[in-house]
Amino acid sequence: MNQKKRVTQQDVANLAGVSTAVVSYVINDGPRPTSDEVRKRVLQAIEELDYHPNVLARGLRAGNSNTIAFIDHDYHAMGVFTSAYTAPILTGIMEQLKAHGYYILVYPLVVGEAPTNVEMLLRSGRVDGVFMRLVETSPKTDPLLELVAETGIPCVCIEEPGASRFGFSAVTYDNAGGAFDATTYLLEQGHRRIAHIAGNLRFGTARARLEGYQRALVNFGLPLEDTLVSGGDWGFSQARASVAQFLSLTNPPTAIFAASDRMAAGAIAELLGHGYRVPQDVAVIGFDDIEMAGHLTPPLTTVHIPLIEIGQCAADMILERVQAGPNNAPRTVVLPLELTRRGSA
Amino acid sequence: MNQKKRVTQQDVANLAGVSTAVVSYVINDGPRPTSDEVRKRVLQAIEELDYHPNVLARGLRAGNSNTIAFIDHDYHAMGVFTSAYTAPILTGIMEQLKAHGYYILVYPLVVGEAPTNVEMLLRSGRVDGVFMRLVETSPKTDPLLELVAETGIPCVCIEEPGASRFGFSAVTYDNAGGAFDATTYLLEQGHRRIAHIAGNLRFGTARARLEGYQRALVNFGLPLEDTLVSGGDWGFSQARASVAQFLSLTNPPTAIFAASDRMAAGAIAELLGHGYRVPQDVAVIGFDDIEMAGHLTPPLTTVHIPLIEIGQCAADMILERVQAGPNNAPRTVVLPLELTRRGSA
DNA sequence: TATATCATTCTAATCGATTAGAATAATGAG
DNA sequence: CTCATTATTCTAATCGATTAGAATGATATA
Repeated sequence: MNQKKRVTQQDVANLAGVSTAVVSYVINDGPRPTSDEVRKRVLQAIEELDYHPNVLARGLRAGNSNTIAFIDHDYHAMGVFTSAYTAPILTGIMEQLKAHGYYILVYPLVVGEAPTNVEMLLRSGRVDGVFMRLVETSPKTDPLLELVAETGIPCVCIEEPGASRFGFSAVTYDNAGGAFDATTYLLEQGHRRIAHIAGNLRFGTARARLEGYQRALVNFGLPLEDTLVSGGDWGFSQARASVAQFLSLTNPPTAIFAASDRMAAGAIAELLGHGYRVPQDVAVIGFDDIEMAGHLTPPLTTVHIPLIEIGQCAADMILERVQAGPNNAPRTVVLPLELTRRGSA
Repeated sequence: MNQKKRVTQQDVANLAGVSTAVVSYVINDGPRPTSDEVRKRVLQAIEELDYHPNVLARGLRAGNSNTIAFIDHDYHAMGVFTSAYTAPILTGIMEQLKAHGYYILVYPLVVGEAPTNVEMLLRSGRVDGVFMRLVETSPKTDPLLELVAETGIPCVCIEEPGASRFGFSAVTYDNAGGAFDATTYLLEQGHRRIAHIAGNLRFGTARARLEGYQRALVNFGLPLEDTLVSGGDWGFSQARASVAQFLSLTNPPTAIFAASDRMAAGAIAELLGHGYRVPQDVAVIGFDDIEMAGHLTPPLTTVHIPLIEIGQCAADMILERVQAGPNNAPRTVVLPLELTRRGSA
């Protein structure tokens, strides 16, 4: 009822006294020229009627939709907390895409999502490209990537460098390097017994952070001790348990590097609970630089992840792929990470 | 190159030896019947060719897109932290919409976003409906809502009950009630001097929480004291400053109700810094129940906001509107809030 | 058996924009 | 002033699916 009838190109053409072809030429500034006088009439008619082209019709003809899908890993499976990372990434993506007239369709996967759902999305002509943010390495992710490869839709993987084996572009960040720097920072501060609370090792990020930690120790000529590595879960409670375990050692660590801020917060809570002071008795470094990091007591020293930049970078790369000439090969970008120094180490 | 040619309905029709009309009838199970024998042939051809209908063509013809826009307030203007609320809401929305074959297009507003951008989105035929999550009450939001009303596109406002004056449906939650309950809980525990750290009063949520706090005091026969209300910003630091101010009073409060968990965290940090114990010396209650709330020291007692349910509810309501018969009037749902009791009060 | 009735299927218009090819107007050359 | 050339504009096909209306085949009725 409130629905005013759609204004079509034909309406504009009628009002301006020209054919729809000319209206199209004016709107798209080509592919044929138009006389100044006619262009003015057309623009005026567009203004007057408040005409906006129908993107379905345009897309049907052109074979594109100016829409990119953002397929995101299952929130429920890993706890909604991971979704906090999604928003800044999306913000970064949109900042870039808006300027190019592209929109973004979010598609969060759910537990046991049928691949045919994703296939329908990809083959329906609804999207021109896709961001894949799978994060977790599991038997379930490969079929999805394979599916994307089969459809031939341009794809940029976010936070998953391994996907480059499907010929996709990828943007990720240097987890191992960040962990190396954090651990090295502790070493430089004089710490020699440094523990690590690892994330869930099914995640590439968790494995890389563990590896960076180990590399830093080896690089410094220190031995790796199994008893100083715990975790295996991203959980706050798990982190507390790990710390309790560390403290029960005959020779407990003087510093702890946690694979996430959440676990670092758990570590601090546990340390304080046992009467230890942070950083005087035990130093703590986290990973992620979440909103809350600067507000913990003490403020958390942590490895900052530039989520917005990741989004911007991914957006640039999908545009490359979507508008790709054959000269435009897929590429992988690994963003460097920097340690944010606060009070906990 | 990898781009296999699109399979069209015509291809299916050819392989099955029927016209495209029949293929359509089979796919949509109507509006005309088909013989079992033909249906089987068609389904087989679809399977064999891995055919998926082009939604642009379908949508052009049908005048719809099966896509809903999610227009979200400016993350930058209020700090990315608010975006953490967006993800659970989206999750809830998608849970409901997926089953109905709808997709969601996210459109985060940016500072100074031109309304014409939004108009283009709404009038381009790209979306059948829209969720508006503006949150902040400002002179900038009204033109947006007016625009939506003009286009006649079905709209559901999230967290903004005032929008019902445009004839939109809305889903929100009982901020005042939650604040009332939280404050009353403190009163029942014997507290008589209860301070409030308010949020930014440009936000309806902040105003409602302040009001609920006041109503609880009045309801209990206590006077309202200006010196016991501070804040005016959602910030962590601001909260610390407010607490410092409270503590300098000749008769400081024994309990603090903060309008957000973030501010509650700030309050606790400041209290601990001054040597007060929580909750023994001063009790603290927050609002939101963010991920970190249960992990603070002490775990935060706070008013839980059911974000996923909000999303689900909003999705149900947009479907009502989009598929609305005239019998289907817009409505407003106000979800009740419950206090989550942990250790801080 | 001839005809009315119902079930299926086919033909072709339609949604709204883009764009080759044809047609026309405007300009320049001789 | 006529013809070639260029600049504009118009006509109509096209993208792929949906769906009324026409056509066909099957079944029932008299």
